[in-house]
Formats: sequence, structure tokens, C-alpha cells
Amino acid sequence: MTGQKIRNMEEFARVSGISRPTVSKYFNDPTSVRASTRSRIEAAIEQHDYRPNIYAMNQNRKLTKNVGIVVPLLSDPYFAEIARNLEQRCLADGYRPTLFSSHGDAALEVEVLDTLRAMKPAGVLLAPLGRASDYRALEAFCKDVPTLIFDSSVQEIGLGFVGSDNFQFTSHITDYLCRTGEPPCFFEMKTPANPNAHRRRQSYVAAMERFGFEPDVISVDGEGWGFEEIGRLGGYEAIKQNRFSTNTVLCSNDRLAIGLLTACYEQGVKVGRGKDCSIRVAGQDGHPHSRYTCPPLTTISHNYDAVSQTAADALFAAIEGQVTPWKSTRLEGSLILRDSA
Amino acid sequence: MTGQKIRNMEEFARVSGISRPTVSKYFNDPTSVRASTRSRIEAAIEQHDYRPNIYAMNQNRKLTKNVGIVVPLLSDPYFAEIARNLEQRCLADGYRPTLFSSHGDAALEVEVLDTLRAMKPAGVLLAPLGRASDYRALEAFCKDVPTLIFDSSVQEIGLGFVGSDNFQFTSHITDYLCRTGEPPCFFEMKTPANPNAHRRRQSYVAAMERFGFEPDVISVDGEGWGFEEIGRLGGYEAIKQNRFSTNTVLCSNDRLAIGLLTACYEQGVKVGRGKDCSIRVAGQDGHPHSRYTCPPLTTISHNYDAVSQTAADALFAAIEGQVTPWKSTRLEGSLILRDSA
DNA sequence: CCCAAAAATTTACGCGCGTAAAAATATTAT
DNA sequence: ATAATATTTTTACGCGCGTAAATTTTTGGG
Repeated sequence: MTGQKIRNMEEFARVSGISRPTVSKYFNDPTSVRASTRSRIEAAIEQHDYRPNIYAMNQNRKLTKNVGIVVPLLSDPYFAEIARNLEQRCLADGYRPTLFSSHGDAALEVEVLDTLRAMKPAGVLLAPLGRASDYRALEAFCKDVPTLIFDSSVQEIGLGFVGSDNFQFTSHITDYLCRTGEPPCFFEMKTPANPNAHRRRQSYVAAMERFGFEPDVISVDGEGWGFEEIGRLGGYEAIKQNRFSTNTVLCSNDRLAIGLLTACYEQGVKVGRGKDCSIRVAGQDGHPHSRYTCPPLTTISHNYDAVSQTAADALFAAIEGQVTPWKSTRLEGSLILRDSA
Repeated sequence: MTGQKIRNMEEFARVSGISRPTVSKYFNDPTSVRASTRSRIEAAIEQHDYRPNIYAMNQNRKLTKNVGIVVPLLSDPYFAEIARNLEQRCLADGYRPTLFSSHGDAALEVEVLDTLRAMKPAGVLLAPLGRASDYRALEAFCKDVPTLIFDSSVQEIGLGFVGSDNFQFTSHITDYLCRTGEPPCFFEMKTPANPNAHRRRQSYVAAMERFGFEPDVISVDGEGWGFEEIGRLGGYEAIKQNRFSTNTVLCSNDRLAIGLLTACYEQGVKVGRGKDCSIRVAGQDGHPHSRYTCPPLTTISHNYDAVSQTAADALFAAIEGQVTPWKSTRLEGSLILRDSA
């Protein structure tokens, strides 16, 4: 960093000995200028620490390089993890990601979408709240902004959908549980926030019927996104009332399972597959925390990398002009065997 | 939403029957125009769904309404929670928050700061990585942008510091442990990422000496931000080698404690204060997850609301012109008694 | 060395809004 | 009602950059 402060691209062009339109071209796409020009500009950037004014840049551009990433709840490490993954893929492809959380609130989700619209982003990666979402608002947004839906599918809106194959998830882990012990009961929320939960229940029922077992679904009360507490309270009641018809419980997701494990602990019910254990508990999601429960949680994990990779690639392709019909991609999960089941 | 699309403020001013400069004034501060004018503008906004172009708005403004929020690691629910809190306080005060995570990487932290600088924010709420931070970069940033440091203090830079009183934290929970059973050993990382860890160790040693007990600090290896795994591996070794001189372990933070609990589980060491238990474990932070460990973790919790409130208020006051000398505010935590200790 | 193609330069305009200054109008106090 | 004050309107310019068109320069191949 030498010399006096550069105020704008005009001045920067002068000191770097390149014309302003060429410099502008460079900032829009460094590969669009000749290599020798590029290195001269880059030397000048290095020397004068110049960065174009992002507001002036985006004002006249039809398409900014901004990408919005929206998740339902950033304080859920699952979403935090996938958001981080997406963020870095955006950066790697030269986009400027901005992270938003709906904080589990449909009104906030709409506000986020409004904010996003004002940003005129090149595209948006959106994980909707699900059941609570204002569907019409999402639909309208998708019409204005290239949007790829991930994690939880809401009709056929946007450019497409990328997420996990919930049928495969539940089918696979139900299979595992059936083969290694008593067939599982299914532990879920009565009114889940997320539509994936319905698919998982259906898949459980189908898998059980394939095995010739009687499905047993325990649906517990509770609203909102405090899944652990819902699992703990519901689990407490279920254990007390002896509502689990077998010694194995498959939870609709890991966070519920974490709550159920706490309920088991509090009632002295030993969890695991040892001979001294009275219940097996499994989750679904491969939640970052599942490794550290006691006992460590058997679960079926999202393929975080593949989901974010596929989602980001699909969005970037669409941004760069590729037109493809609406498409749903559902990736398989992999079983993580631990001590809980 | 009626009529055709409004393209810019000029058109919007025309249809709303107000002059453009007045409309501009309204968008900068709705209270700066007469109530009757305000309601006419608001009616027109309602009707035409107009929003000014944020890029054009910010281009000429000396001070945008943007506020940056930077945390070291968004996938840590503690930071996610405090970030959420700060975000909503910004919104409530009419600022536009943007969330950033350094993802535990000092180079990324510097990049975030560069991005932030380009946004010309009114102010920034920054929780530094700590030990790994590029101190000179932080210092330079604080000179350019009004920055309030929170969570983890790095010299006397920025407008001030707001965080928890780590001495009080450790002193308080050490007191509790000493009074209710054997005095605690202290379980920590040898090279912690966060400077708060040093304060906590010092405070532990001081508290033990006050009681006339011999301090016993167990420092385990491990780099980075995977605290649970570090706690689990370090805990595993410590238990195996019988390195805890008493039956009580105070962990430097909750995430280490969570890992230690897993290590205990894996070695069949029963944790809690019951007669059948062989070890007591306590954490520090009041991590969102601490309620759901097995056994639930006794800890001393940050006052999330007060920290974010104080930090946000201090920043907003400075933005609005209030000049105050650099000041460090450290808030007390409160003990959360659960079954682990 | 010449020529066609590629790249850079010159010139010029416009984006949407902030903002300043002077004039006109509305509101409030006297 | 009148003066004093607060608000709004009119007018006008500029911010920093995107971008288009015409021109000039550079490049690489034969």
C-alpha cells in the first residue's frame, strides 16, 4: 500500500496506466482482459489497495454477483453447517454470498425475501421454513429471482429442488433396525414444521409393512423449533405411559432423538444395544452433535457436501444462462452406526 | 399493490403527490417529515409496493445504515444464538444487519473485514477469533470503521468491549463446586483459541487458593475449533491415566465438557452427584445444548440478552455521535444447577 | 512485413438517489 | 390576523461505475 488514497476507478485507472473501461471490465471478469493487462492491474491493486465501490457497481448492473442463502434456523447446527458449505462454494465461484436466517418465523422469512429482492441477487439458495411458510410469498419471490430450493421442498417452485431422499433415509435405517433387533416404533412431532417429516413417517410405515411388522407411530405435541425440548417432554410421557410397543425407537430427526435420550436418562432408562440396555434409539440427519450424545447416536446422515455441491452448481448453471426444466434431486444418506442402536 | 410498476423514486414521488427530495428524506428517517406527509407516503408505499434502490441509496451516503455482525464460528450454537440476538436488536433500531462468520480461520476473518469495509457500514459488532486473529488487521479495521468488540477482548481497540466476566464465571462455579463436594480439577485446552480461557484458568487457580486447595489444571492437546472432539480425546486419556486428582472436573467451557461427558460414557464412568456416581463434571457458558447432555450439564451461563443488549446499545450510541472513552463492560453469569455436578 | 482479429482506448451517456440552496407554502405562536 | 418558524417544493448537480460505439493499438499467423 503506497501513495495517496485512490478515490475511484478513474484515479485507479490513471495510476495503473489502463483505461477505465478496461479496468471496469477486469473487475467484472478478470479473465476477460489480456493476461499482460491483468497483471498490470493486479500489481496496481496490490500497490494501492483499491476496491471498487460495491454500491456504484451494482447500481447499473442488471445482474449483481450477490447470492442469498436462506435457512430456517441458523442456530440449528445442521443448517449452520450446510450454510457454511454453501457460502464457501459461492465464494469459490466468484459470487458474494449473504447469509440469512428466518429464525423459525414465517413473517421473518417474508421479510428476508423482501430484503433479498432489494439486493437484486443473481440467485438465491433457499431452505424454506416448510409448513409455516407463506407459500404465495415464496412463489412470488421465485418468479422475480432465480431461486433454488433446498432441504425442504415446497411444491414445484423455483429453478429446482435439491435435498436428501427422505424415503431412502427412513427406509434404510428402518431396515437396519429391523434386521438387528426388534422392529422400531416411530417417534415424531404431531405437527412437524418440516414437510420432510411426513415423508419419513410414510417411509417408516411402508418399510414396516414390507417386513410384515405392525407400524407404531408415536406423535407428540409441541410447536415451534425447540425440537430437543419437545422430544424430551414427549419422550418422558411416552416412557411413563409405556407407549413404545417395542424396545426400539426411530426418531423423525436427531434433535428429537437428543431430547428423547435426555428423557431416558432422567427416568433411568438405559439406552444402547448392550444386554443391560432396555431401549435402542436412532435418529435421522447426521446432526453435528449426534456424535457426542450419551450413548452416541446411531443415525442416517445427510451427505452435506453432495447436497450443497449439487445445489450450488444447479444455481450457478441457471445464473449463467443454462435453462433446464424444474427438477428435483434427492440424494441418499449413509448410515452412521453408533452405540445407541 | 395497484397500478403499473414504479421504476424509481422520481415516479414514486409523482404518484404519491410528494416531491422527490421529501420522499428521499422520508426514507432516510421517517420521523423527519411531517406526520401528514408521512402517512401519505406510507399509503403510497402500501399501494405501489415501492422500495428505493439500496445501491443507489448507499452510493452517495457518507454513512449507510448497515451493521456488520461478525462471529468466529457460526456453527457453534452459542455464537449463533448471540448473533440472532444482535441481529434482531439491529432491526429494531432501524439498522440493516449482515451476518458473517470467520469459520474459525484467521485468513477468512481478514477477508470478512475487507468485505465489510467495502460495505461502508455504520458500525460493526465484532467477536474476534482471539489468539489466532491478525491483530494488526483488526486494529486497522477499527480505525476505519466504528467497531464494538464483544465476547472476546483483544487489547483496547474499537469503541469498547462488552462480554462476560470470566473471572466471576469461574470464581462463582468453583466456589459452588468446592462447597458441595470435592474441589474441582480444571480441564482445558493447552492452546485455547480464545483468550477468555486464560482468564478462566487464572480465576480457577485464584479461587482454589482462596479455599486453601491445591489447584490441578489438566491441559489437553488439540488445535482448532472442534472442542467436543478435543474434550473427548483429552478426557479419554485423562481418565485412563487417572489424571484427575479429585472426583470433580470443571471444564473451561461447555463444549469441552460435552466431549468429556462422552469420554466418561465411553469408559463407563458414571457422571453426576448421586452416590453411585464417580465423577462430577461442570462446564461454563450456558451453551444451548447443555440442557440436553446426559446427565444435564451444570454450568454458568452467559447473560445472552444483557450482553447483546449492552453491545448493541453501545454501538448505536457511538454511531449516533455519542463520544465515550474506550470502556470494557463485563457482565456476570448465573449458575445453572443440573445433575452433572 | 502485411493483414485480420483481438484487445484496449476515447468519448459520452445514464443509472437512482443524496443533497444543497433558494423559493414557496404550510403551520404554529403571538 | 400577523409574524416567526417549520416543512415542502423547485432546481440542479454530482456520486462511482456500467456500458455502448467508434477508433486506435496490439497481437499472432502466414
